[in-house]
Amino acid sequence: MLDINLIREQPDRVRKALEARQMETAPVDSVLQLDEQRRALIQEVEALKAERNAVSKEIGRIKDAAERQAKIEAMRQVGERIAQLDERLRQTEQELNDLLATLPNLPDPRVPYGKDESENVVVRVHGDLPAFDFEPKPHWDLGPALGIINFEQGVKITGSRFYVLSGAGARLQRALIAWMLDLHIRQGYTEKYTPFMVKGQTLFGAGQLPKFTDNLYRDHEEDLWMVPTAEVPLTGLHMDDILEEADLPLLYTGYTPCFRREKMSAGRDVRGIKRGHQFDKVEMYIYCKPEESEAMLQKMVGDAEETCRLLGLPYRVKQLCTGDLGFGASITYDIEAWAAGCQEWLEVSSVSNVTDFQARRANIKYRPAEGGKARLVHTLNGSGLGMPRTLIAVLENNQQADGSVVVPPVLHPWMGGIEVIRPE
RNA sequence: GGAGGGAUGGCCGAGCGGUCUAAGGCGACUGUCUUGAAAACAGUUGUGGGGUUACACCCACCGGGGGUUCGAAUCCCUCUCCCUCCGCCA
Repeated sequence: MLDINLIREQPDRVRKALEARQMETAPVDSVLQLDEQRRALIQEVEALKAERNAVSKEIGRIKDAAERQAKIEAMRQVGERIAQLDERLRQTEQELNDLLATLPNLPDPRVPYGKDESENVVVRVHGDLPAFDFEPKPHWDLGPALGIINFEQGVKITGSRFYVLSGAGARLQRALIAWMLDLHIRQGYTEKYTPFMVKGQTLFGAGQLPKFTDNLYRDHEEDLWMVPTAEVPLTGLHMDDILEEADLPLLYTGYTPCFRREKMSAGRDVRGIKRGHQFDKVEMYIYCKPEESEAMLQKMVGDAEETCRLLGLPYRVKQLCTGDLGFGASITYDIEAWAAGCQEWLEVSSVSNVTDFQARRANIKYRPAEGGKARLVHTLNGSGLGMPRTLIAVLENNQQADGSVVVPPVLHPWMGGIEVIRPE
């Protein structure tokens, strides 16, 4: 959510931001109008309330029955007027808030202008693409041949875009998750195990509702929603909190499965396990002071890159342009790992500085050490590496001519002695 | 799932229709005193909104929402959460 004061004082800045995101600017004018209407109503209704409070207090002291009755009658009328105005104010505020909730964060000035994902900028590339003296297979051939990915069973028990991992494949994914959590702990994050279902207010705070309602799964009779990313519960942990400056920054990491309807992307990436309705992810999340969020962004990008390097995955870092920037992000770096089989750079991580956008929605503040008013924190989030895609890259890049896959050494402690995955 | 009890400021806790502008205590902060500290004494001590150049001032908030009333922390309805007991259960 954007600061209403900012929109009021610098509407052109907000309009430019929306234009850069390839969005309409009309909502800004509606916001300004509703804001003005709101303040006019507040002044009118609060003057009446002040009068009613004062007179009601008098009534308690008045002895004369006739005078008392006259005042009560007068205040009854004032009360009716207040009720009318309060209702109009309530409607105006709701309209205003509903509209504000749909406005995205302002892009950082350094974010390159671009109309869509085709104009994202590669900022660096790390590692050489693996060379093969045979034709490397995509994971949708490699996995079933090894007996570690089963598409048919996933479809049988649930439907399209679901799959089952088996044996060493399931274990490899679990190893990746466990290893990543341990790595992030060494990088300074505190592990959190959170609920995988949250209430609507939590999703609103994280910026998922109301905009992404169609992409979420929910319980049909209760206000419980399956998390689309650990970012949601990790944002919710400090909803309505006032943190102490001395406790900042707070660095968290958490593993959750992620559930997404992906209705909008039906038909995209249907081959293999790259895009499903359920996937696992280890997330990094930071709450910090505004002045340190840029440094935290650099740290988090570095931590995600380290994950790729330790796994031996060639990767590139892309800066998203204004047209591709996510709803809550002010600046985002994507990390894409090379997958040799499908010959594709796969987005395995996305690291964003959300500035005060979620903090305002979720009401997360901190008290400066020297005292004074609580200020909004900044929040950042990034994937430690998203699961099926990291698994794809590991499998495809480490395959050998005989169809076996060499397990990256860092994962050995979790593999129970399996250093090479061979057909079963 | 059933029965009962509860939710008040940073914390404890009183208040159950009109000086509540929420008692009292604890904690914290400031000042006086002191070489310093403690003690004592005095004062300050929430959030959000409106308003103002800045003050002043005003409004709202006693778990959430709704209602009754001239007036609600206080009465009514409802929801959520916590506690106790019963049932069921991984």
